Parts: sequence; C-alpha cells; structure tokens
Amino acid sequence: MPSLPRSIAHLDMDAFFASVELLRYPQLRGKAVVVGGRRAVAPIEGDDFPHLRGYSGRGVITTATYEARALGVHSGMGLMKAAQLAPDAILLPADFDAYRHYSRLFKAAARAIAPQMEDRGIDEIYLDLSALNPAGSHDGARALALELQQAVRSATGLSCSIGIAPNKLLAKLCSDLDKPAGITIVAADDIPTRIWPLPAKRINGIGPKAAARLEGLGIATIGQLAAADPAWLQAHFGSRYGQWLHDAAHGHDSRPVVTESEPKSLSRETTFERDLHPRQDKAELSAHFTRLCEQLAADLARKGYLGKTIGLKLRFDNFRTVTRDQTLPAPTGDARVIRRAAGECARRVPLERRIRLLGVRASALSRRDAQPEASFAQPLQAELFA
DNA sequence: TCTGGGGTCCTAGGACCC
DNA sequence: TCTGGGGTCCTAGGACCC
Repeated sequence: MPSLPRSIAHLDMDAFFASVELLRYPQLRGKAVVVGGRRAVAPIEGDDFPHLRGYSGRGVITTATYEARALGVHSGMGLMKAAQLAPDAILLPADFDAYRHYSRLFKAAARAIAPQMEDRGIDEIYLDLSALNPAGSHDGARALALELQQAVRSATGLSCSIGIAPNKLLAKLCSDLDKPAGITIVAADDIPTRIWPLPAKRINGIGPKAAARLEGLGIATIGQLAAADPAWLQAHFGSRYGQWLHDAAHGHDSRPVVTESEPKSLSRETTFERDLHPRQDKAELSAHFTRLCEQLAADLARKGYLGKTIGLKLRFDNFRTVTRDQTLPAPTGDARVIRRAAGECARRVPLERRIRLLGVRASALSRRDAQPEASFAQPLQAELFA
C-alpha cells in the first residue's frame, strides 16, 4: 500500500529583524530601514534616527525592509555600498536579544498548533502537518496556514509567509513565492507549471557557485535542470551532488522534519575594525584571541558542552581564509586550555599578511554531564604544567 | 568602499589498525 | 619484482544556509 503524501510547511518570518525594530519604532513603518552595522549607535531620541549616509566602517546589512529592498539594497550587502544606493535609509543596530525573544514567541505559537517542528534558525521553521491534514487537501492546508499566521501575529505582532508542499524542499521554495504574508500551496502535480519556470538558484542548496556553473552549461531554470540527463549532471558535479540536483529539480525530497538535534560545533569570531599586523599589532591580536577563547568557554559552559577538537580560523587582508584544528587527549571547556590549543594551531600558519578576522571553534562536542570524572581533572592538570 | 557571525555538510588525503 | 582492503579518526578547505 503506497504511503500518503506528506504535508510539510515552511514558515518564514517577513524581514524579521527589521520587522521587530518596527514594533519598537512604529513611526518608521513605510520607510526604508536597514538593520546592520557593528558599532553601537547613540541612543535614539524622538525622530532623530541615524541614516545610512555617513556610515563608515565594516559591516553588512543583516535585514532590509521591503521599502529598502526596492532601493536595491539587500542582506549581505556591505553598508558602505548600501549607503551609496540608499543614503536616506535609516540604519538601526542589530539587537539579537530582542530577535531571540520574538523568535521564541513565534516558535511557541506555531508549535502549539503543529508540534512536529524543526528549528531552522532564528526566523524560520519547518512543520510536519501530515497528521493535522490527513487527507492532504488543499483547503485543509490553507486553513492550517491561516491559523498559523494568525497565531504568529497574535503572539508577536509580526507577519510570516508560509509554503505548504509534500516535502521540505518544495515547502521552502513555496514560502518565498508570495512574500510578505503570503500562503503558497503546491502539490506534486503542480511542479511542471509552478516550479519548473523558476531559476535554478531558487533551490535551497544551489548557491552562487553551482548556479554559475549551471548557467555556464546552459541551465538557468529548474525545468531545464529537470530535463538534464542525470549521468551528465553527475559527470559535471560529482555523483552525489549530481544525483541530488536531478532529484531536487523533480521535486523529490524525503528528508524528515527533525524535531530535536544536538550542536556539532560552537564558535566565536570577530572581524577587526582594521586589519591587524601579526607582529606590529601582536598585543592587540593576543587580547582579541584571549577574549574569543573566554567567550567560547562561556558558551560551552552555558550550553553544557565540552569540546575535544579546538580550531583556529584566520582571514587575511586578501580575504583568503585558513583553518587549523587540534584534537586534545580529552574534551575541555577551559578557556586556558582552549587558548593554548588554538595558539598551537596558530603556530602552524605562516603569518605573512595582515589579519582581518580571527575565530576560535570547539567541535567533537560531548555533554558536560556525560563526562567521566577524569575529564574534569584534565584542565587543572594542564594548568599545573602551563 | 568590498565582503558579519554563527552554523552544517561534503570531499579528500593520510595515519593507523586489523 | 611488491604494494589487499576495510574502517575510523584527523585535518583542511569549500559550498552553502540563516
């Protein structure tokens, strides 16, 4: 007996960070507003908001309102470039504590309706609606989507867009088709008419590199990708990715909605205001390095993990990135042990250019409460021999 | 005037073991 | 005058995503 098609929703908050800021500053509604930047700006009084014009320094746009997007700016764009395109747009600093708060609220509201929820970051989730819409009807799906949107709005005052489809890949594609505040429902039969005309890069998993290579091979749309010979795709993109491209273009995706997961790594990194010289700015670099290790240790402690592998990440002034890893004899959460291991990693990198970014990472994580006694002794012993 | 910070997954080679 | 072969761990880089 064939199994019934699933009913999977992807719920995506509309311009999330910027929309949270508009709750705080409703007088900015309808204006071009961007969230981003690195420096704390002066407290905002009355209608005296900072503008993109005159911004100097590093940083990118994290989120732009739809009015700002109409001026050509978008998330990921450097603020200096954005200031050229939209000098009068209002620039607000990111307030991640506030966004996390509203993230918890909208997820709780959605989960109250559809408990099978997969967290996909601060502003989006997947929901498995199969049990709530057993017949898989279009009307049933729409009723659930409306209920979810209303619940999210009641809990947060924010709008979201929802895609509902037989799998995560298509649901994600759909949630983006009618933003903001849209509902898009697609069944397998609709794929040729609604999905195939879309650009291939709209598929989650086809990024800038793959899209450019596909374009170079004469493939611009999902339909053209679907029509390509799978063996030919595999010859160009490798057996695994080539097969995946073929499956994705045909709307095939059997990944389950995963309701629980453990982190694989934790990291902290920072891009400096100016590129630092490995020797001339040694003291400044060292201070940043130590602080990152302390922050990482605090993150590990707060979340209850230890890391057995410590990694270093450097980005040079030419944007080349190198990483080095070191696996310890035993897992650690100690800032000094992390600092020493990452320092060992640094000694394996030739430092011939100024450094733009420094990062520290812990991976091969284990739960703190699952550690044998000896693992806790390790940092103390290491300290004795420091 | 380039390009943040936090992640996941994949590939591929070498070490090492049986 | 040969150099199997599978499994696992470790490391480095890169694509991609939010």
